[in-house]
Amino acid sequence: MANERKIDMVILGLLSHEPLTGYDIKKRIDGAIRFFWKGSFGSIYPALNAMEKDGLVTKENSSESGREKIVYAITPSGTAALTAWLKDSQAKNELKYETLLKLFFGGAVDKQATVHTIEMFEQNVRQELELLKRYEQNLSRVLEQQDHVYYYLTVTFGIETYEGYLRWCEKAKGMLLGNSP
Amino acid sequence: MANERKIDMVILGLLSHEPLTGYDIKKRIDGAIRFFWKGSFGSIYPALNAMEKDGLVTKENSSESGREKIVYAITPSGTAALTAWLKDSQAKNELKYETLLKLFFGGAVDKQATVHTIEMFEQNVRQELELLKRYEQNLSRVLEQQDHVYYYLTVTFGIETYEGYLRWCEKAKGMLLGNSP
DNA sequence: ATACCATGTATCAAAACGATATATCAATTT
DNA sequence: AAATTGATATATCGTTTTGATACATGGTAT
Repeated sequence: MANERKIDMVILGLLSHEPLTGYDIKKRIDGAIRFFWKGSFGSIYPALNAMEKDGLVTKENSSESGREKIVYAITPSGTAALTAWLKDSQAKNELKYETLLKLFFGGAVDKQATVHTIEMFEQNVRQELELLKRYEQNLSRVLEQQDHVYYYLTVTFGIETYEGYLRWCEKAKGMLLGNSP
Repeated sequence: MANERKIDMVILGLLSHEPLTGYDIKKRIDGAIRFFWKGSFGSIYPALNAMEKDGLVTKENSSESGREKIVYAITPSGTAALTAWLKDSQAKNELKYETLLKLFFGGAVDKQATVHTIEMFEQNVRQELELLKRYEQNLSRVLEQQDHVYYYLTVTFGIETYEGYLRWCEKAKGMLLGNSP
Protein backbone atom coordinates (compact mmCIF):
# COMPACT_ATOMS: atom_id res chain seq x y z
CA MET A 1 0.00 0.00 0.00
CA ALA A 2 2.07 2.89 -1.30
CA ASN A 3 1.35 5.69 1.16
CA GLU A 4 0.61 8.35 -1.46
CA ARG A 5 2.43 11.58 -0.77
CA LYS A 6 -0.06 14.43 -0.85
CA ILE A 7 2.65 16.97 -1.57
CA ASP A 8 3.17 15.18 -4.91
CA MET A 9 -0.32 16.16 -6.00
CA VAL A 10 0.19 19.78 -5.02
CA ILE A 11 3.38 19.87 -7.06
CA LEU A 12 1.86 18.08 -10.06
CA GLY A 13 -1.15 20.37 -9.95
CA LEU A 14 1.06 23.43 -10.04
CA LEU A 15 3.30 21.99 -12.75
CA SER A 16 0.24 21.18 -14.88
CA HIS A 17 -0.04 24.93 -15.52
CA GLU A 18 3.63 25.80 -16.06
CA PRO A 19 7.18 24.55 -15.37
CA LEU A 20 8.48 25.72 -12.02
CA THR A 21 11.47 25.54 -9.69
CA GLY A 22 11.20 24.17 -6.18
CA TYR A 23 11.36 27.69 -4.87
CA ASP A 24 8.54 28.78 -7.19
CA ILE A 25 6.41 25.92 -5.91
CA LYS A 26 6.96 26.99 -2.34
CA LYS A 27 5.90 30.54 -3.22
CA ARG A 28 2.71 29.31 -4.86
CA ILE A 29 1.85 27.17 -1.82
CA ASP A 30 2.47 30.12 0.48
CA GLY A 31 0.19 32.25 -1.70
CA ALA A 32 -3.42 31.42 -2.50
CA ILE A 33 -3.07 27.78 -1.52
CA ARG A 34 -2.03 28.51 2.07
CA PHE A 35 -5.67 28.97 3.07
CA PHE A 36 -6.32 25.25 2.71
CA TRP A 37 -2.94 23.52 2.41
CA LYS A 38 0.71 23.96 3.20
CA GLY A 39 4.11 22.52 2.39
CA SER A 40 7.71 23.10 3.39
CA PHE A 41 11.01 22.91 1.53
CA GLY A 42 11.75 19.82 3.57
CA SER A 43 8.97 18.01 1.74
CA ILE A 44 9.09 19.75 -1.64
CA TYR A 45 12.69 19.09 -2.63
CA PRO A 46 12.77 15.41 -1.66
CA ALA A 47 9.43 14.93 -3.43
CA LEU A 48 10.75 16.53 -6.62
CA ASN A 49 13.76 14.22 -6.64
CA ALA A 50 11.63 11.15 -6.01
CA MET A 51 9.14 12.11 -8.69
CA GLU A 52 11.89 12.73 -11.21
CA LYS A 53 13.20 9.24 -10.54
CA ASP A 54 9.69 7.89 -11.03
CA GLY A 55 9.26 9.74 -14.30
CA LEU A 56 6.41 11.99 -13.14
CA VAL A 57 8.42 15.13 -13.73
CA THR A 58 11.53 16.13 -15.68
CA LYS A 59 14.28 18.37 -14.38
CA GLU A 60 16.23 20.82 -16.47
CA ASN A 61 19.11 22.99 -15.37
CA SER A 62 18.51 26.52 -16.50
CA SER A 63 21.32 29.01 -15.97
CA GLU A 64 20.14 31.30 -18.74
CA SER A 65 18.44 34.14 -16.93
CA GLY A 66 20.49 35.10 -13.90
CA ARG A 67 21.55 32.41 -11.49
CA GLU A 68 21.47 28.65 -11.82
CA LYS A 69 18.24 26.90 -11.09
CA ILE A 70 16.42 23.64 -11.69
CA VAL A 71 13.17 23.92 -13.58
CA TYR A 72 10.71 21.03 -13.27
CA ALA A 73 8.05 20.11 -15.81
CA ILE A 74 5.23 17.57 -15.70
CA THR A 75 5.35 14.45 -17.91
CA PRO A 76 2.42 12.54 -19.43
CA SER A 77 2.90 10.01 -16.65
CA GLY A 78 2.68 12.84 -14.13
CA THR A 79 -0.50 14.17 -15.72
CA ALA A 80 -2.00 10.70 -15.50
CA ALA A 81 -1.22 10.51 -11.78
CA LEU A 82 -2.73 13.93 -11.23
CA THR A 83 -5.98 13.25 -13.05
CA ALA A 84 -6.32 9.84 -11.39
CA TRP A 85 -6.14 11.57 -8.02
CA LEU A 86 -8.54 14.32 -9.08
CA LYS A 87 -11.09 11.83 -10.35
CA ASP A 88 -11.19 10.08 -6.97
CA SER A 89 -13.86 12.01 -5.11
CA GLN A 90 -12.73 10.79 -1.71
CA ALA A 91 -10.75 13.39 0.20
CA LYS A 92 -9.32 13.63 3.70
CA ASN A 93 -9.96 16.93 5.39
CA GLU A 94 -8.19 17.58 8.62
CA LEU A 95 -7.91 20.63 10.78
CA LYS A 96 -5.67 21.19 13.76
CA TYR A 97 -6.87 24.22 15.64
CA GLU A 98 -4.69 25.00 18.61
CA THR A 99 -7.08 27.81 19.48
CA LEU A 100 -9.89 25.30 19.94
CA LEU A 101 -7.62 23.00 21.90
CA LYS A 102 -6.79 25.81 24.32
CA LEU A 103 -10.47 26.63 24.57
CA PHE A 104 -11.41 23.02 25.26
CA PHE A 105 -9.01 22.85 28.20
CA GLY A 106 -9.74 26.43 29.26
CA GLY A 107 -11.14 25.30 32.60
CA ALA A 108 -7.60 24.94 33.94
CA VAL A 109 -6.85 28.69 33.74
CA ASP A 110 -8.69 31.94 34.33
CA LYS A 111 -11.31 33.02 31.81
CA GLN A 112 -9.37 36.10 30.78
CA ALA A 113 -6.60 33.92 29.34
CA THR A 114 -9.07 32.02 27.17
CA VAL A 115 -10.77 35.22 26.06
CA HIS A 116 -7.41 36.57 25.04
CA THR A 117 -6.70 33.43 23.02
CA ILE A 118 -10.00 33.95 21.19
CA GLU A 119 -9.18 37.61 20.58
CA MET A 120 -5.85 36.71 19.00
CA PHE A 121 -7.62 34.25 16.76
CA GLU A 122 -10.26 36.83 15.87
CA GLN A 123 -7.65 39.39 14.96
CA ASN A 124 -5.89 36.99 12.63
CA VAL A 125 -9.14 35.90 10.98
CA ARG A 126 -10.14 39.50 10.38
CA GLN A 127 -6.85 40.18 8.62
CA GLU A 128 -7.04 37.13 6.40
CA LEU A 129 -10.68 37.78 5.60
CA GLU A 130 -9.84 41.23 4.29
CA LEU A 131 -7.24 39.71 2.01
CA LEU A 132 -9.66 37.05 0.78
CA LYS A 133 -12.27 39.67 -0.02
CA ARG A 134 -9.75 41.57 -2.13
CA TYR A 135 -9.00 38.34 -3.99
CA GLU A 136 -12.71 37.80 -4.54
CA GLN A 137 -13.21 41.25 -6.02
CA ASN A 138 -10.35 40.86 -8.46
CA LEU A 139 -11.40 37.35 -9.44
CA SER A 140 -15.06 38.17 -9.95
CA ARG A 141 -14.04 40.40 -12.86
CA VAL A 142 -12.27 37.61 -14.76
CA LEU A 143 -14.63 34.82 -13.83
CA GLU A 144 -15.47 34.00 -17.45
CA GLN A 145 -11.87 33.09 -18.16
CA GLN A 146 -10.98 29.44 -18.17
CA ASP A 147 -10.27 27.76 -14.83
CA HIS A 148 -10.71 30.92 -12.79
CA VAL A 149 -13.89 29.45 -11.28
CA TYR A 150 -11.85 26.92 -9.34
CA TYR A 151 -9.62 29.51 -7.79
CA TYR A 152 -12.63 31.72 -7.12
CA LEU A 153 -14.47 28.94 -5.30
CA THR A 154 -11.57 28.22 -2.96
CA VAL A 155 -11.59 31.93 -2.09
CA THR A 156 -15.33 32.00 -1.38
CA PHE A 157 -14.88 28.90 0.77
CA GLY A 158 -12.41 30.84 2.87
CA ILE A 159 -14.70 33.85 3.10
CA GLU A 160 -17.71 31.78 4.13
CA THR A 161 -15.81 29.95 6.87
CA TYR A 162 -13.94 32.99 8.13
CA GLU A 163 -17.17 34.96 8.45
CA GLY A 164 -18.54 32.05 10.47
CA TYR A 165 -15.46 32.19 12.67
CA LEU A 166 -16.06 35.87 13.41
CA ARG A 167 -19.71 35.30 14.29
CA TRP A 168 -18.63 32.53 16.63
CA CYS A 169 -15.94 34.71 18.26
CA GLU A 170 -18.56 37.26 19.30
CA LYS A 171 -20.79 34.59 20.79
CA ALA A 172 -17.90 32.87 22.55
CA LYS A 173 -16.56 36.04 24.09
CA GLY A 174 -20.03 37.02 25.25
CA MET A 175 -20.61 33.67 26.85
CA LEU A 176 -17.27 33.60 28.64
CA LEU A 177 -17.63 37.15 29.92
CA GLY A 178 -21.12 36.40 31.20
CA ASN A 179 -22.97 38.86 28.99
CA SER A 180 -26.01 36.65 28.78
CA PRO A 181 -29.11 38.88 28.95
CA MET B 1 14.72 25.43 20.46
CA ALA B 2 12.84 22.45 21.84
CA ASN B 3 10.09 21.85 19.29
CA GLU B 4 7.23 21.55 21.77
CA ARG B 5 5.13 18.47 21.09
CA LYS B 6 1.50 19.48 20.77
CA ILE B 7 0.30 15.97 21.59
CA ASP B 8 1.78 16.50 25.05
CA MET B 9 -0.69 19.29 25.69
CA VAL B 10 -3.64 17.21 24.53
CA ILE B 11 -2.58 14.42 26.88
CA LEU B 12 -1.93 16.76 29.82
CA GLY B 13 -5.26 18.47 29.25
CA LEU B 14 -7.09 15.17 29.36
CA LEU B 15 -5.14 13.93 32.38
CA SER B 16 -5.94 17.18 34.22
CA HIS B 17 -9.50 15.86 34.58
CA GLU B 18 -8.78 12.22 35.44
CA PRO B 19 -6.09 9.50 35.21
CA LEU B 20 -6.24 7.61 31.93
CA THR B 21 -4.56 4.84 29.94
CA GLY B 22 -3.07 5.47 26.53
CA TYR B 23 -6.01 3.70 25.00
CA ASP B 24 -8.44 5.93 26.92
CA ILE B 25 -6.63 9.01 25.65
CA LYS B 26 -6.99 7.83 22.08
CA LYS B 27 -10.70 7.31 22.57
CA ARG B 28 -11.12 10.81 24.00
CA ILE B 29 -9.25 12.32 21.04
CA ASP B 30 -11.40 10.35 18.60
CA GLY B 31 -14.51 11.62 20.39
CA ALA B 32 -15.36 15.26 20.87
CA ILE B 33 -11.83 16.46 20.20
CA ARG B 34 -11.65 14.99 16.70
CA PHE B 35 -13.52 18.00 15.29
CA PHE B 36 -10.48 20.20 15.84
CA TRP B 37 -7.53 17.94 16.61
CA LYS B 38 -6.28 14.42 16.18
CA GLY B 39 -3.63 12.02 17.41
CA SER B 40 -2.56 8.45 16.81
CA PHE B 41 -1.19 5.66 19.00
CA GLY B 42 2.12 6.20 17.29
CA SER B 43 2.39 9.61 18.91
CA ILE B 44 0.50 8.98 22.15
CA TYR B 45 2.52 6.07 23.56
CA PRO B 46 5.95 7.54 22.84
CA ALA B 47 4.79 10.88 24.25
CA LEU B 48 3.57 9.21 27.44
CA ASN B 49 6.93 7.50 27.92
CA ALA B 50 8.86 10.71 27.29
CA MET B 51 6.67 12.70 29.63
CA GLU B 52 7.01 10.12 32.37
CA LYS B 53 10.78 10.40 32.07
CA ASP B 54 10.45 14.20 32.29
CA GLY B 55 8.24 13.99 35.37
CA LEU B 56 5.13 15.50 33.77
CA VAL B 57 3.10 12.36 34.36
CA THR B 58 3.31 9.26 36.54
CA LYS B 59 2.59 5.74 35.38
CA GLU B 60 0.97 3.07 37.48
CA ASN B 61 0.33 -0.55 36.54
CA SER B 62 -3.22 -1.47 37.36
CA SER B 63 -4.23 -5.10 36.96
CA GLU B 64 -7.14 -4.82 39.37
CA SER B 65 -10.19 -4.64 37.15
CA GLY B 66 -9.81 -7.15 34.35
CA ARG B 67 -6.67 -7.09 32.27
CA GLU B 68 -3.39 -5.35 32.89
CA LYS B 69 -3.07 -1.73 31.95
CA ILE B 70 -0.98 1.35 32.57
CA VAL B 71 -2.80 4.30 34.07
CA TYR B 72 -1.18 7.71 33.73
CA ALA B 73 -1.77 10.68 36.03
CA ILE B 74 -0.65 14.30 35.81
CA THR B 75 1.97 15.67 38.22
CA PRO B 76 2.29 19.25 39.56
CA SER B 77 5.05 19.73 37.03
CA GLY B 78 2.69 18.56 34.30
CA THR B 79 -0.02 20.93 35.46
CA ALA B 80 2.49 23.77 35.36
CA ALA B 81 3.39 22.91 31.75
CA LEU B 82 -0.28 22.76 30.79
CA THR B 83 -1.23 26.11 32.32
CA ALA B 84 1.86 27.78 30.87
CA TRP B 85 0.75 26.65 27.42
CA LEU B 86 -2.85 27.69 28.03
CA LYS B 87 -1.85 31.15 29.21
CA ASP B 88 0.06 31.76 25.97
CA SER B 89 -2.62 33.22 23.69
CA GLN B 90 -0.67 32.50 20.54
CA ALA B 91 -1.95 29.46 18.66
CA LYS B 92 -1.19 27.87 15.32
CA ASN B 93 -4.25 26.90 13.38
CA GLU B 94 -3.75 24.81 10.31
CA LEU B 95 -6.15 23.10 7.98
CA LYS B 96 -5.39 20.64 5.21
CA TYR B 97 -8.42 20.28 3.03
CA GLU B 98 -7.88 17.77 0.27
CA THR B 99 -11.35 18.65 -1.03
CA LEU B 100 -10.23 22.22 -1.63
CA LEU B 101 -6.99 21.04 -3.18
CA LYS B 102 -8.91 18.93 -5.67
CA LEU B 103 -11.19 21.84 -6.37
CA PHE B 104 -8.27 24.22 -6.92
CA PHE B 105 -6.81 21.94 -9.58
CA GLY B 106 -10.22 20.96 -10.94
CA GLY B 107 -9.44 22.49 -14.32
CA ALA B 108 -7.46 19.37 -15.26
CA VAL B 109 -10.54 17.09 -15.21
CA ASP B 110 -14.18 17.30 -16.22
CA LYS B 111 -16.52 19.36 -14.06
CA GLN B 112 -18.58 16.35 -13.02
CA ALA B 113 -15.58 14.91 -11.17
CA THR B 114 -15.16 18.09 -9.15
CA VAL B 115 -18.88 18.32 -8.44
CA HIS B 116 -18.77 14.77 -7.16
CA THR B 117 -15.86 15.63 -4.87
CA ILE B 118 -17.93 18.50 -3.44
CA GLU B 119 -20.92 16.22 -2.98
CA MET B 120 -18.87 13.73 -1.03
CA PHE B 121 -17.65 16.53 1.18
CA GLU B 122 -21.19 17.85 1.62
CA GLN B 123 -22.47 14.45 2.63
CA ASN B 124 -19.81 14.05 5.28
CA VAL B 125 -20.38 17.56 6.65
CA ARG B 126 -24.12 16.94 6.89
CA GLN B 127 -23.52 13.79 8.94
CA GLU B 128 -21.08 15.44 11.33
CA LEU B 129 -23.30 18.48 11.71
CA GLU B 130 -26.20 16.33 12.85
CA LEU B 131 -23.96 14.80 15.50
CA LEU B 132 -22.72 18.20 16.63
CA LYS B 133 -26.27 19.47 16.97
CA ARG B 134 -27.12 16.54 19.21
CA TYR B 135 -24.09 17.37 21.34
CA GLU B 136 -25.25 20.96 21.54
CA GLN B 137 -28.73 20.03 22.72
CA ASN B 138 -27.42 17.79 25.45
CA LEU B 139 -24.82 20.32 26.56
CA SER B 140 -27.17 23.30 26.64
CA ARG B 141 -29.02 21.59 29.46
CA VAL B 142 -25.99 21.33 31.72
CA LEU B 143 -24.38 24.61 30.77
CA GLU B 144 -24.39 25.94 34.30
CA GLN B 145 -22.12 23.16 35.45
CA GLN B 146 -18.46 23.93 35.81
CA ASP B 147 -16.30 23.83 32.68
CA HIS B 148 -19.12 22.72 30.37
CA VAL B 149 -18.98 26.10 28.65
CA TYR B 150 -15.64 25.23 27.11
CA TYR B 151 -16.85 22.01 25.63
CA TYR B 152 -20.05 23.73 24.51
CA LEU B 153 -18.13 26.45 22.69
CA THR B 154 -16.01 24.01 20.71
CA VAL B 155 -19.26 22.36 19.61
CA THR B 156 -20.84 25.64 18.51
CA PHE B 157 -17.62 26.43 16.64
CA GLY B 158 -18.10 23.24 14.67
CA ILE B 159 -21.75 23.99 14.01
CA GLU B 160 -21.07 27.50 12.81
CA THR B 161 -18.33 26.43 10.41
CA TYR B 162 -20.12 23.34 9.17
CA GLU B 163 -23.23 25.36 8.37
CA GLY B 164 -21.00 27.72 6.42
CA TYR B 165 -19.57 24.73 4.55
CA LEU B 166 -23.06 23.63 3.51
CA ARG B 167 -23.99 27.11 2.28
CA TRP B 168 -20.80 27.17 0.25
CA CYS B 169 -21.44 23.71 -1.21
CA GLU B 170 -24.73 24.90 -2.70
CA LYS B 171 -23.11 27.95 -4.23
CA ALA B 172 -20.16 25.98 -5.55
CA LYS B 173 -22.28 23.29 -7.17
CA GLY B 174 -24.51 25.92 -8.74
CA MET B 175 -21.56 27.78 -10.17
CA LEU B 176 -19.90 24.69 -11.59
CA LEU B 177 -23.12 23.39 -13.13
CA GLY B 178 -23.78 26.78 -14.69
CA ASN B 179 -27.02 27.51 -12.88
CA SER B 180 -26.34 31.22 -12.89
CA PRO B 181 -29.58 33.04 -13.71
C1' DA C 1 -16.71 -24.12 21.88
C1' DT C 2 -15.56 -20.49 19.16
C1' DA C 3 -15.87 -16.62 16.69
C1' DC C 4 -15.85 -11.87 17.14
C1' DC C 5 -15.07 -7.39 18.79
C1' DA C 6 -13.41 -3.98 22.14
C1' DT C 7 -9.55 -3.30 24.97
C1' DG C 8 -4.75 -2.46 25.54
C1' DT C 9 0.34 -1.67 24.51
C1' DA C 10 3.80 -1.10 21.25
C1' DT C 11 6.66 -0.38 17.12
C1' DC C 12 7.97 0.81 12.30
C1' DA C 13 8.42 2.99 7.77
C1' DA C 14 7.09 6.88 5.54
C1' DA C 15 5.74 11.61 5.45
C1' DA C 16 5.86 16.27 6.85
C1' DC C 17 7.53 20.04 9.72
C1' DG C 18 10.52 23.58 10.98
C1' DA C 19 14.93 25.11 11.37
C1' DT C 20 19.25 25.74 9.50
C1' DA C 21 23.14 25.99 6.17
C1' DT C 22 24.97 27.75 2.05
C1' DA C 23 25.33 30.62 -1.87
C1' DT C 24 24.12 33.88 -5.61
C1' DC C 25 22.03 37.92 -7.48
C1' DA C 26 19.81 42.59 -7.44
C1' DA C 27 18.90 46.72 -5.19
C1' DT C 28 19.82 50.00 -1.86
C1' DT C 29 22.71 52.40 1.36
C1' DT C 30 26.85 54.43 2.82
C1' DA D 1 33.20 51.92 -5.02
C1' DA D 2 32.06 49.16 -1.21
C1' DA D 3 28.97 47.24 1.99
C1' DT D 4 24.62 45.74 3.33
C1' DT D 5 20.22 43.95 2.81
C1' DG D 6 16.68 41.02 1.04
C1' DA D 7 14.91 37.94 -2.45
C1' DT D 8 16.12 33.87 -4.90
C1' DA D 9 17.51 29.07 -4.89
C1' DT D 10 18.81 24.31 -3.35
C1' DA D 11 19.47 21.12 0.18
C1' DT D 12 19.68 18.55 4.53
C1' DC D 13 18.83 17.30 9.39
C1' DG D 14 16.51 16.16 13.70
C1' DT D 15 11.96 15.82 15.40
C1' DT D 16 7.18 14.97 15.20
C1' DT D 17 3.28 12.73 13.39
C1' DT D 18 0.89 9.55 10.62
C1' DG D 19 -0.98 5.30 9.34
C1' DA D 20 -0.37 0.62 9.39
C1' DT D 21 0.65 -3.38 11.61
C1' DA D 22 1.55 -6.77 15.23
C1' DC D 23 0.23 -9.09 19.20
C1' DA D 24 -2.37 -10.45 23.16
C1' DT D 25 -6.34 -10.45 26.51
C1' DG D 26 -11.16 -10.02 28.10
C1' DG D 27 -16.11 -10.08 27.35
C1' DT D 28 -20.12 -11.47 24.74
C1' DA D 29 -23.08 -13.42 21.49
C1' DT D 30 -24.09 -17.53 18.61
